[in-house]
Amino acid sequence: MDGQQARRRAGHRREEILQAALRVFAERGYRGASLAAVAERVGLTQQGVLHYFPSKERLLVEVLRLRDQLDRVRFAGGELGDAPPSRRLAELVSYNATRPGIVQSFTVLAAESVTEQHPARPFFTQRYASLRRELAASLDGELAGRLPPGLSSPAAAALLIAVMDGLQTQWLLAPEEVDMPALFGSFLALLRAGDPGRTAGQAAEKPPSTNSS
Amino acid sequence: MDGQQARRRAGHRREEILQAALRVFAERGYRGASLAAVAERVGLTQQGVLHYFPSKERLLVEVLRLRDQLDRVRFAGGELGDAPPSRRLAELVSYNATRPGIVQSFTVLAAESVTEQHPARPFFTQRYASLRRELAASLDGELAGRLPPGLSSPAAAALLIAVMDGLQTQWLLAPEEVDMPALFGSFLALLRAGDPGRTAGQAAEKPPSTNSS
DNA sequence: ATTATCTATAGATCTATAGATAATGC
DNA sequence: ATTATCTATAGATCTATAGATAATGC
Repeated sequence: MDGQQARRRAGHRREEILQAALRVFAERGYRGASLAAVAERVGLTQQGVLHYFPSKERLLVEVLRLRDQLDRVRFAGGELGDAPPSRRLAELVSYNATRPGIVQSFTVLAAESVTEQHPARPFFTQRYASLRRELAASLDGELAGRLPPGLSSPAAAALLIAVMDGLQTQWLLAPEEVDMPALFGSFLALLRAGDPGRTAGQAAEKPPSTNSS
Repeated sequence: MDGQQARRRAGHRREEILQAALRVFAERGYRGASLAAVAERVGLTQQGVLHYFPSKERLLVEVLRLRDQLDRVRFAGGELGDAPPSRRLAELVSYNATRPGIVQSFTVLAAESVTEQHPARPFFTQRYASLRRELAASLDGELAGRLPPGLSSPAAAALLIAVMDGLQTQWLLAPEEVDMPALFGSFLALLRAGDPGRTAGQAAEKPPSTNSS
């Protein structure tokens, strides 16, 4: 055994494996990924990986749990912790535009999870449900009564999440053509358009219309 | 050989296989699907399927081409052929809400296509690019100059597609909770909000401008 | 002849289990 | 003792090729 590896703490090894697995799942999807590919990234054999996680399925579930937790922490905390949710979402989208790997992992796994008997299905079902609920509640706080007429906060929440997800797919396939943060910003502007006290003249200030072919 | 099958025309057999393949890809993704599963649905062996399509990859490509063509025909023609594009899109979303299998196939395959060396990647890259282009042009015709201030037609097109895709994922995971057609309708309403009635350009307040500043 | 299918099979993988071996911690 | 890894291997698959056989169309 090589001394450098021997010195590593068990927790560190697990974390290494989780990170490698996230990358491999992002690149090939869950079903297209192999434990051997994960093992290779951390310099182990496939059986070495199974020493830390009893099955491929469990590895996936733990990867998702970890990432989701890290993302929630990031979204909730930070210097923007007290900013309005729409502001924090915009910040998150901008941040995501700098890390295509992470974005790809969620895009690929979320869509794959709708297939039959996919081990991530319960995770994503619950995740979307709670995201909608929490975001709707946040919007009630931020924009109480100032959403566009006829648009409830749960509807706005579902649309916000849909726009984020949908833009990610387009952006992953054509990053040069699709300006994800600008487009998301345009959508946020639409949500505020019904607000009487909002800054209307400002809307044309910086045309965020940065998409095209 | 069984007489019923013998009577079938070759073109019919191919079409049967394409339809079965679409369903199998929807249920398991491309990488998770097997030719044997496709074959079983049409009462052939796996090698029988390969008689009609030289490889799994080619089968996928032809499935996508067929579906896309059928959908374009449906979107362009029909009794709504001359209705404004936003109206036709709303109609398409309502129709989609009645056929989860088709929706699932595109959701799963589009997301999977962003992974490495996926055979559907060129297809989806081009498809999104031309959808954005064509939809933007349609919007120019329908809403020329009446889009919300600051929102270009290419941006509106990208957002429309994003909303459709994003809602599909949420709907597939929670069809009872997510009213896809209603939510899409709400979004269309937002796009028309900047119209004749409500002119933008009143007072100015604090610009929480999340998109650029 | 050509077309539609089948059986046989090569050659890759893949997950997971069993059990050996070396290192670490009491 | 326990932990970290490895080798060996069972048991499933999976795609694709080769070649046989029967039916169909000239």
